[in-house]
Amino acid sequence: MEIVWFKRDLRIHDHAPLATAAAKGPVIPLYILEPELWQQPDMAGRHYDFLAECLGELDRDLTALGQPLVLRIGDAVEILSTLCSVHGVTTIRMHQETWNGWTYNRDRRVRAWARSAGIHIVEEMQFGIHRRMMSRRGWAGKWDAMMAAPIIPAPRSLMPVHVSGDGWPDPCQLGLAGDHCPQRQPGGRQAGLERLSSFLSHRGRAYRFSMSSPVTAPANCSRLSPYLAFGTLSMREVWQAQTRAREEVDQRPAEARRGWTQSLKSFNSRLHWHCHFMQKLEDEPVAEFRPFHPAYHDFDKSHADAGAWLAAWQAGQTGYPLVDACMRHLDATGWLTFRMRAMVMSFAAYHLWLDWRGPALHLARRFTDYEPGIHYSQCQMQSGITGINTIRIYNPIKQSQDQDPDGEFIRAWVPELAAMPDTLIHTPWLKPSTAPDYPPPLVDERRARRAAAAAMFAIRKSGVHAREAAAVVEKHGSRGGRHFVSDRGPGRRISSGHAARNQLELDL
DNA sequence: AGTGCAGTTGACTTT
DNA sequence: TAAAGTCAACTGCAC
Repeated sequence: MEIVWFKRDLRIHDHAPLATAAAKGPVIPLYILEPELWQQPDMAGRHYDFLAECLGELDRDLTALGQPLVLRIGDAVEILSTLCSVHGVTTIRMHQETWNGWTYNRDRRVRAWARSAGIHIVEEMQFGIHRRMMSRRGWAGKWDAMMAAPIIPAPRSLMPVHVSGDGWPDPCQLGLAGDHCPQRQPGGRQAGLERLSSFLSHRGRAYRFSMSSPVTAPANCSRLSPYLAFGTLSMREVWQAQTRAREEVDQRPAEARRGWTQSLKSFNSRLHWHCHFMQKLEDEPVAEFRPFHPAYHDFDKSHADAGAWLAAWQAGQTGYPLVDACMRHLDATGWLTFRMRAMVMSFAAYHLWLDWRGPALHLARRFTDYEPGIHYSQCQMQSGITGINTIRIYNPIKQSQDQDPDGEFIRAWVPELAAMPDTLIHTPWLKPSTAPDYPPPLVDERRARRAAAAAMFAIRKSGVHAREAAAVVEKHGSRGGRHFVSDRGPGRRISSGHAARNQLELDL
């Protein structure tokens, strides 16, 4: 008898550990609900609720095979050692996990225990993430091969093992505060499959040019991120579905192809980047807590207003309509499109001059699709502390005019501004009497951005910065850039200048 | 028909 | 995956 430990791979399809164990004999399909994990500052009730839905469906799928999911609550080492001794298990199978610092340390404890107890642990790759990798050279090719490998079918049946499980606890027993997210995406595999299918059959056509605006993104983006984060869909099955769709699109006459070619290419590049960023955290787990670049390890941004401004930003009360609309939309839906995530993080890090960790943790708790490898790389990048990329300070007024020209998204999420005329919707402070309930801006956009830019570029000019950047690039920079497709329109393609080319190739 | 000029565009630099 | 600033070339138009 073997244990298959489900972590962030909550599916029976394309699941190598389950398939291998089932082929050998009886299996204990185990999920360990770890109370200590749920007390970490990046965890929230919406993750828990989504997880519960995923586990419910996984349990139904496993039950249909003959053996329900065994849920246990407690410390992983204690639970695994008890199960191993009571049921004579000597092999535990699982997927490799590249997640937060807490799970990283838990896995080290589990491995140490397994070594001392003579238990065999077998971990399989699932995102093309390599352990103990010394250089990125050759990474993309191996990733392609991994994604092109055949899907592993679900086992036909499982032998019943009669192992008892614990009941599903109420989130407050784990110390989780209620987290009402009324428009959260539903968890599970079925919901993910539906989105995959509708994206590749019709929603994806406009993806390339409508992914950035918060008005069009919710419908035209794939919305697969939470299903990939919890593993109810495998990256490989999404990649292969996307490849099939591209092959089919290529056969169409020009008119029926319109939009699809570029959109699917763009989507593919994002699947690639998903894993690229996860690999970064695998290579440098401390990046969750500390800037990639040493010049920022002791970067002190503290100021008298920081606490109040962080609270205002979190609450969607900054006085910048698009920023506030995004923060409130995020509270209610658990999702924001990529460009808006970048904008709200940039606004917190530059205009409000907040240390990156506070905003990063808040966003981690709000994103249903929170994936640490992507999250911390992105938060660091948008805060300008990776040392590799240029400083990118988004202008919340310009983004508002560009991405929500009619104020449609703003009016939907900031009702205080619903009656604001079009001419003032992006800059309501110019006539505050029109919206008495809406706060004045926390900072002056132009002044705050200029101060932040001056401070950031002063650090970049220092000697420490230049010396260390090369080492960060060698370890983390992506090579070739062939997978990158910009989300910007064709008329504004990135120039072929030297700096821009480096930007593509070295993007963190 | 050439000139002056305001406004635009694009490449490049700076923050 | 930013935005603003600079500068030179270009455009359309009035004279």
